[in-house]
Amino acid sequence: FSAEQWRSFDIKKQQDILMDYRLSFSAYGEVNWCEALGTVLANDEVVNGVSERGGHPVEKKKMRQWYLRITEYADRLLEGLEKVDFSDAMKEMQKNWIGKSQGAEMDFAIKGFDKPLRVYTTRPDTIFGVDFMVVAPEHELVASITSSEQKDAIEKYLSYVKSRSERERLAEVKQITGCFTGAYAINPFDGREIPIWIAEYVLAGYGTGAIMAVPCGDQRDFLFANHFGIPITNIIGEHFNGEEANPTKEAVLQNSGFLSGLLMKDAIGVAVDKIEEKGIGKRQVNYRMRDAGFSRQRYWGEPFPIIWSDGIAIPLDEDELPLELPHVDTYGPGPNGEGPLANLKEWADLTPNPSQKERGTRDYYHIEDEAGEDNKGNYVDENKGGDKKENTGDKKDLPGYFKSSLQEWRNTLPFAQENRKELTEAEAIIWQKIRDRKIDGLKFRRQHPIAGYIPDFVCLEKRLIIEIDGGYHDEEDQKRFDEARQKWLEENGFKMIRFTNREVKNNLKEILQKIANALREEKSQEISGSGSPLFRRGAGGEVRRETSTMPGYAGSSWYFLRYMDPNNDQTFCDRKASDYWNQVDLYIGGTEHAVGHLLYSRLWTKVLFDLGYIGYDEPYKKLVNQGMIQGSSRFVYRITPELSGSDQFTILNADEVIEFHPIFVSFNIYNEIKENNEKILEIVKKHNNENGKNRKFLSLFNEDLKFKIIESHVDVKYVNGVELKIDEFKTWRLENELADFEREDGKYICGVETEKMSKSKYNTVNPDDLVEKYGADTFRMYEMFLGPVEASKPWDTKGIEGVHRFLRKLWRLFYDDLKGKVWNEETANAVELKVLHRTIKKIEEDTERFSFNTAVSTFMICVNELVDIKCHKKEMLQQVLILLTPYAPHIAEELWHLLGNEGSVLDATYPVYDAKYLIETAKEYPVSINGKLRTTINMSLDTTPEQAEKMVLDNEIVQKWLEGKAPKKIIYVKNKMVNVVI
RNA sequence: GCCCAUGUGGCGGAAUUGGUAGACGCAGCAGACUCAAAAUCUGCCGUUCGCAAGGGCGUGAAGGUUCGAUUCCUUUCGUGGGCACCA
Repeated sequence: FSAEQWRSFDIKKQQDILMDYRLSFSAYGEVNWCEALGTVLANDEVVNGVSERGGHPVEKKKMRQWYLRITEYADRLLEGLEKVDFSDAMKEMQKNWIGKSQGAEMDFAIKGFDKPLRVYTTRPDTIFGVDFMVVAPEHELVASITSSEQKDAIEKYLSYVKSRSERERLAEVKQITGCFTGAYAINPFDGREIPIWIAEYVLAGYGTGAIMAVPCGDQRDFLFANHFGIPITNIIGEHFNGEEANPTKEAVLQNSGFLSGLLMKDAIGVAVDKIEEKGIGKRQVNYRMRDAGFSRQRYWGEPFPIIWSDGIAIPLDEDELPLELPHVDTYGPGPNGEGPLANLKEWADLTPNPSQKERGTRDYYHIEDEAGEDNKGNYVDENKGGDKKENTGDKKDLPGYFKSSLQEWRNTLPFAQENRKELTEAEAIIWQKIRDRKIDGLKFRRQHPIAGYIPDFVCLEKRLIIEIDGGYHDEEDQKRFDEARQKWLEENGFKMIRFTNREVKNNLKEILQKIANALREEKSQEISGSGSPLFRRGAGGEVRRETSTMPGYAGSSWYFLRYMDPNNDQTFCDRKASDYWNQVDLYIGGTEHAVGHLLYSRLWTKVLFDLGYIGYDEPYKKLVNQGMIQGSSRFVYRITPELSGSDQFTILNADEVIEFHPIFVSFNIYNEIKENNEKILEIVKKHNNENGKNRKFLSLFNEDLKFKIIESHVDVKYVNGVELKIDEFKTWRLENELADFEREDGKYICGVETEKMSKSKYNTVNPDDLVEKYGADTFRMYEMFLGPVEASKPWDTKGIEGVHRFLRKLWRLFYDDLKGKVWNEETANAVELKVLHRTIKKIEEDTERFSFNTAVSTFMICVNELVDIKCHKKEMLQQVLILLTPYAPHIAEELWHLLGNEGSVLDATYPVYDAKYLIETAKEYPVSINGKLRTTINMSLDTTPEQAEKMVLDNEIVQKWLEGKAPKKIIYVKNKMVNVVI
């Protein structure tokens, strides 16, 4: 459009256009609606058609949402991966998520139609192998191109597709379905007629929602062609075996017009050039990624600083910020899929009711005119005039039509509220059809007072009033009301449509059409002027706050910047501060954030960079993915009689319940007997003989009884390793109290399985218990000692004793249980300094490469050595303490003080590695013969190859292996090893 | 199906650049101390043949490169994770 046209658009239109370009924008979109959670979920929060949290069903629903236009950054997000230090897996996930593909869009003429069919393909080189077209069932052309013969079939298929929920589509085994439309596309290069089909395997949301199918090159197309008996054109000769498609790009094209004889991968460019030359298509890049949903219908989140005025989103002025999250009494969802904030009517609904204009300053009609109390049209105070209901008697059925004023509007409210309690049949019918924004997303209100007038239904946005003629007003009044009302409505730009009760009941469809038409005719009121949105808010129509809140990543995407300048009240972070601190050097986080948080914060950073607020466009320099700690579940195996109904009880009569006391069998016994009812019975009888608890029960059923063994989770806190702590276990649940246990070697052994840590699996570990028992330092170090940070592994506490022993051993270097203080002020000798500097070196290296498990082991070796050489020197020990501080801060700090140091160990100078303490003059060289280690020889480090050779050959063991022969070759690698080749 | 990891003792794991496989810890075994227990300490601890000395085998499997391979290459199997009617 031209500038002139732009100026002629009303504000609504201008704003709607701008919305298509905004980085954060609002649009109606199909969102993942989860009824159970009462909220919308982002794509990455939906897993296999159910909500990631809770696993509730999710359905597609059209709702107004806010989005971040992340697709606009797709390429830069992809390129940015080159310059960050992320794991390959992480990069791969982000690449997949962005899903960039290069291809071409091209138009196929449809026989007998003007409009072409536009397809997207990554393989334009296969254009001569196109045997059919497939369009998505939702494609806009489907209705128009379907031939009359195929109409029924297509309609049938469409209703089938519609009936299939997202969940079914995903859960069901892939099956080939589709339907021929009866229409044909024309291949622009050879004029072949190509049948056009619809099938659910083509998605409306990707590419153009239509594909050209090449069965010899695409397996899905191949299966489809086979299933429906569509003849297959072979354009790759022997590369296609007729059994399955071959997606190669290396074949030489045949049967392919001007492309024949070309290698497929070369033909791609040639084909696109030709397509562009013919003006029927162009190169096109597609992305799988969609824009990121940015609004949540939840409470906890930043509220949007947005006010909707007559359908236009207006941001709050800066001086109206921050908009703080208001207090709510309930966190339950609001009406119509809105969030909890929508329940706060006062907060959310800013519509001046009636607006200034609607309130007016003049009288329109005054019901009290008759009484002559005030015929000048001035304000009549209800209270002064006495109770209206009493004064006007029969007129109390005619609420409304007071003189306009805010005060009187308020007086009208109770009547409106009263009116809302009852619905006539006709009103009910209409209401069901227009409520909940069912028409064009527009909100209707019922019995909503405007000025002093209460219409049956009103759409404030479109200023449309619907009246259902109840005919209960007396005629004289009715006429006057109508006149006054009409006048008022005209002045205020309202339009009214009326229907009779009978019309509503008999011609509902027609009426709804009329309402829809009326809504569409009505232009939104132009909002005049600029200035504060608070001012503009009064301009008319519905004015509401946005009641959605922002998702977690609104904060998580950039909080690290705030950390750099947390007290700044002018901006989120001064540019000087962010320049100084620069990117996050190291981010330790899980892979579960790969396509969520980590992508969003990269986007956010790029936006801030583009706006010039920060000087870098990637937030994290290096990313380390810590592994997931899994839970180690324990199982017990309970023998239970197989009874109909209850497992544990059998009711004899109303008074007597005979209980079967459970018998638990140990893991290995369970494995032996689980399928063998006789053996189970043996165990049951054995326990019956021992304690007689089940005697009564057994006597009832004799030998016929069938048993089963139920495997169930047992809370890991009742288990020591794999051994059940029977006494404690008995206290867990009531029915366990009298249980018996079939043990092996006197112990009850539990089954073990590794699975996700979860309360329901009773395999969670509360770190508090371990911290209580061993201390935070032990816990911390044990976590590090478990293995590489990046590895996922089951949580198992069985090794924690070792770390605990290490810390106690460390303590004893300083204080002996019996002798008390043992550390001294002596000067360290060379041997001790060697131990220290070897440790400094190793700890530095290990910490640098995040190898915390080996660092812990280095500390253990160091302490073991210090114990061996009985070193208790403060000079040595405090250096070790400083090294240890990041690993075991509490004990380090405490010992640091006990050594008499002032201040915190955190402020101590970090030890500097000095290589001179580690200089060796000789080495015990490993000597291998033909690559196999046979012996070692101690040689000086400055030994020359010639000297080394001689020493090796003189060696007794080497001579034994040589058996008098001369070696073929001797390899001497200085400071490493010697290899003798025979 | 594609992509990325990964595979080493009874267990968690180590071996950083192709150079003594199994560091360190857990568990286990034997012993010391002790009335006893706890705590602590010492020794053993991949597998196999052997009284021993010493040897064979051994890093999922099969090949290859190399004086030498857990490490590099090829093929293959298993496990874990990610992606997917994406044209």
